[in-house]
Amino acid sequence: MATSVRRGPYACGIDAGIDVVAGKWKVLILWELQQHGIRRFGELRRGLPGVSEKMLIQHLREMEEDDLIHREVFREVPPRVEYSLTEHGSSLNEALRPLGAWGGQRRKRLDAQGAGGAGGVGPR
Amino acid sequence: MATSVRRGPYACGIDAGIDVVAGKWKVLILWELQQHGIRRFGELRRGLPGVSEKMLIQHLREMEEDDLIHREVFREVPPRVEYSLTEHGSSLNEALRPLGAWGGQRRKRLDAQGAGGAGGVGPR
DNA sequence: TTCTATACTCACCTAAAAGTAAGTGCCTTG
DNA sequence: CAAGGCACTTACTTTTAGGTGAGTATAGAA
Repeated sequence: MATSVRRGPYACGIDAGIDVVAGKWKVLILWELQQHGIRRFGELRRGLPGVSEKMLIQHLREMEEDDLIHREVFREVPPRVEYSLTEHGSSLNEALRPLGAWGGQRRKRLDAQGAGGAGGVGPR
Repeated sequence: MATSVRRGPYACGIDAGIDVVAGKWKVLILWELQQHGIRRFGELRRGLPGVSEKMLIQHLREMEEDDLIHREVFREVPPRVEYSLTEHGSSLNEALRPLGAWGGQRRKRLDAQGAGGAGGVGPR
């Protein structure tokens, strides 16, 4: 049960794509690794304000299993573990770009609405 | 609390994009509407095997609020309600395409692995 | 008259995701 | 010698998403 497929049978590709990034912090992890190339566990934790160690490691393990990220352990003391994107992780990031752009547009729309619109929410 | 923003503050665009399609059936609804242009509630329900009426309508309402879909009510008996994509819904669908393609590749990889690999899971 | 279909709404329940907090082994720093 | 940082692990609780099944008004079909 440890190895292999996990999740779906999928109805279609989008399904499979979304499934792999479902998880509160996964796209942020992807982004963080894309930006920095290589990050240690503690760096990731500090780079994702609000994430708990449990969730971070859980997501990292799932992403490793999905072959999105690479995990390299250095047998030193204090321990050092470095995470980086695999080829698939990198291409996933590329594939997410249009969605990110769309989301950016949406954010702008919402901001404009919130700022000039029927007051109430205020900008954040 | 009824109207306006819902969800986030978002860390970035991808966040906002994913948030809007988070929900078990949302991309499938998007897809169904893209394929057919216009669909009635019951047609959608039948087109999405396994969806419950509650979830379907809940997702439809959220997507309407997010301005992804348009809802048109015909005051007839029996009631008729037609759903279609808005411009934003349509562009979202476009933005999801690369992710869908990526997911398709992944599916193929998993299938190949499952079929030829170190036996155990078998094809689904 | 009863049954079916339409597009829902409502109350309740389960299961999965996420959060909290404590503990682990080991070495460096003060 | 105590404290702290590293990368985790474990047990437990809370929150949220999703599922189930019933009820609603109306009209046409059987």
